[in-house]
Amino acid sequence: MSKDRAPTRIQKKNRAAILEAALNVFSSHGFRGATVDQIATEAGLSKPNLLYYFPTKEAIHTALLSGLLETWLAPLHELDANGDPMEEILAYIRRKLEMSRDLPRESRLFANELVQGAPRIQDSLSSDLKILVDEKTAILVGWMDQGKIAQLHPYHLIFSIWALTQHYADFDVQVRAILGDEDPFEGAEPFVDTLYRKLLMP
Amino acid sequence: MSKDRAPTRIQKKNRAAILEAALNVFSSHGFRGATVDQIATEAGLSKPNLLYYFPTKEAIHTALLSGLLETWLAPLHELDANGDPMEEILAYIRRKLEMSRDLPRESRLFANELVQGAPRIQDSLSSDLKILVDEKTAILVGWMDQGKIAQLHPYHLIFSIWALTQHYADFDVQVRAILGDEDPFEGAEPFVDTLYRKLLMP
DNA sequence: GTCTATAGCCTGATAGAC
DNA sequence: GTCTATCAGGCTATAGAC
Repeated sequence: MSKDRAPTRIQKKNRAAILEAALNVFSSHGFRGATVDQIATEAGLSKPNLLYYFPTKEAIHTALLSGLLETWLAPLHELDANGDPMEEILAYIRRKLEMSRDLPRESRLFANELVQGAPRIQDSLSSDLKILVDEKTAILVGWMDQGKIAQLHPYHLIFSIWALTQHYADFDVQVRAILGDEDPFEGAEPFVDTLYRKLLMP
Repeated sequence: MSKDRAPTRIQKKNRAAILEAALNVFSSHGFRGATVDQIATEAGLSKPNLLYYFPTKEAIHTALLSGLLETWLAPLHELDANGDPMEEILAYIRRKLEMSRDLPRESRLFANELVQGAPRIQDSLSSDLKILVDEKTAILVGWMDQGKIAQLHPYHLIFSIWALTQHYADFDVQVRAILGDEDPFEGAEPFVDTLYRKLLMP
């Protein structure tokens, strides 16, 4: 019977290298388009050696997604019912936009999965995500009822924030084809700020 | 030497069936994730027979994308410099939202391609799309200078419209996981209408 | 024009030496 | 723990009968 030992330094390093490589490959080709060989090469390992750390291709994908889900939902988690309504929402939007700028591969990983029908994370959507969104939209509706922000459909308000902020990471190529040399986020930040100030003003 | 004859009825029907099947498969698995076998089966043909109509998998993909690009850009083409500014923009947004509702597979086909770095349509982006967008943003800037609509970054205004409307097709699974039984477009239409009225009001 | 058969390659995953 | 060698199966594409 094998004991579950604490991972050695080398194991930690290799696992991290695999997940880093997998993020690159899965985010730019999707699950079916990604190959184990490509991930192994990018991680600096042989294919069998990679499969010593993760038994299957799906196991790598699952580990990657579940490890990132928390990070991905953190900005919404921070939305505070006791803060100033307008500033809380604008700060949330700013955090989402920063994630698009700083973690575009993570955004595209989720985008790939969602566009293709989310076969591997549908459960997380209807449980974890749904619960979090319901908790936070309740706060939004409270602020609307108190007249602190404009009356809007709370779910569509959330969708609009996701759509607008993630667009810059997910469709980066298109954005850059239009903008040319201009930095996308330099213009995006004041634009979305203005947009939501006008939209949310009661 | 073979003559280029007009396609027979059966050839027309098969080509159409292949492109219809390819739309289903490419839009839900991406280029690399799609297989010729799957497309052939869905089109009711054998694999070699499919490859008689299109020489390669890439040829199917190219034919599909270039055939749809016109449809995809039509709503923006219709934006009329001589119309009422606010109504023209709102009508454009409505057309884009209708396309998300009525042609979600087409939206996801482009989304898949863009998320994965647009290796097969990058040229169209920097030529056709860029030219069209520049032509139409010139109209928007004209309206801004005349004080007919609010002063905004014209490119980011366009991005916001794309992001908001296409979100409902591309991330359909996520939207439905949150909304439950509620029809996405019933709430989306008044929401985006309100949003852009507030945003564009001078 | 459409089929069966198959070439030739790449895939995910495994066996076994070290 | 890491390697070489290799499996079975799926992949794109082609050859050749009908």
